[in-house]
Amino acid sequence: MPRYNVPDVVVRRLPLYLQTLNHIAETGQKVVSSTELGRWIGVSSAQIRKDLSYFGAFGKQRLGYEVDYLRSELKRILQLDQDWHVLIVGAGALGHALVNYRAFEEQHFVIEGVLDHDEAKIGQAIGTLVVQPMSCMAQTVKERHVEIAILAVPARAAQSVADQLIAAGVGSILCYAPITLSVPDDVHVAYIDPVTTLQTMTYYL
Amino acid sequence: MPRYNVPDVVVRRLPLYLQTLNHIAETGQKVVSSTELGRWIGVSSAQIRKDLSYFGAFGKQRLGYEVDYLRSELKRILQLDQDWHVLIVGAGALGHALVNYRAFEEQHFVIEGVLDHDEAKIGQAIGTLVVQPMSCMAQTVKERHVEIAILAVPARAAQSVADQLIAAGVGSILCYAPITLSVPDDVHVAYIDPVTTLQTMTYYL
DNA sequence: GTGTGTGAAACTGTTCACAGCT
DNA sequence: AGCTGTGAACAGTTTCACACAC
Repeated sequence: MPRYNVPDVVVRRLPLYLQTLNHIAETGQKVVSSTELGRWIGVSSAQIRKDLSYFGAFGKQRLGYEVDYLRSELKRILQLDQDWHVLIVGAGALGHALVNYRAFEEQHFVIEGVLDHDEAKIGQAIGTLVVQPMSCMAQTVKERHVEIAILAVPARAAQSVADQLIAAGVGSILCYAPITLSVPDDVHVAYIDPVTTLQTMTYYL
Repeated sequence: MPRYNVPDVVVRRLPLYLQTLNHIAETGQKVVSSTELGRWIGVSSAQIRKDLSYFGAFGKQRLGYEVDYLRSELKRILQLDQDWHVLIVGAGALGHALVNYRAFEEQHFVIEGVLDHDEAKIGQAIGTLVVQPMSCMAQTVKERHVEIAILAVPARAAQSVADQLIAAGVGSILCYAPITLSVPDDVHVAYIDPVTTLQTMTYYL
């Protein structure tokens, strides 16, 4: 299991492979070739074989890949064979949508709390959770072993909230605000913003 | 203006440059160097200069870039100097959050309608819009000149809705469902899914 | 025969380093 | 003197093509 030199692009493709394998498994198909898997996702068969080879040899010569086996190996590689504890900051429309998004729990991302700064939102129920004040951040992160935070606050608040999260010990941040956060090297940040994405799509139109 | 051979990664960075320039403009700063801009975003100065050079020469030797001028050039390159007409499909929690997200209109993405398949949601008001049935799709796309659709429906419905959107003439789709859509070559698809993103982050934890 | 795993080749993207301009 | 714009060098990523296993 040579894990040292894996390009980031490769890691970003693994969840796609996993998703597609899950989909294929639902149809009852037991074995899949790199060519077939690639057709689903729109990548070449060589790419899939090369990507997987960074982590080991999971296929069977002349057959292809056993769907269930490759699924479990991908889950292991991505550390998805365990629960992860997530804190959502921001209880606006987006925060609501995130808390209600069933796919998190299904994929072992357990939402441990929702925080907001706004007095009017604190105490409000969202699903089985209750919106808590920002002052609960450090305690929740520690007690619930939160590794990942989802930042669903306005852009002007994002950097300050990120700083607090990092101080509280959060190692990964998924940021919905359209700004680039400044964080220490050991903190991982990913960005999701529909406007930014649309702004690249218009180039091609 | 040599527009032919621009790598996709470059186009994806341009909105980041624009965002950061907007931010810098708010502080009143008139001129910025590639080094300073790069520090904000976390890319090298050479990268910024090289990226911009695909589209022309926008800087002033010994000075740097005029913030307002580079902003307007980036907007022109990305075709953001005009309104775009967007249709949202899916009026669940996510659809609501999207319709209420002010940044779309601010950045000239005008939401022309929200559709849903669910009888219970049709007729419901979201902001200034009213949820319409799926049967309105083709008409809305044509009459409101919709170029871009945002797909905020469950994964199992996404492919079928995408097919309908493409048949109606939509050229770009922003898909929130965690599946890879199968579309003709001339249709552009981008994906946003928090679970997929989290699944790559856990690798590094 | 058929599909994996993998070095080597081809291609793409990034960084370097410096000429040129102001 | 200082910062852009850019060819050339370098690094990273993808594709090719084939040995190998069944």
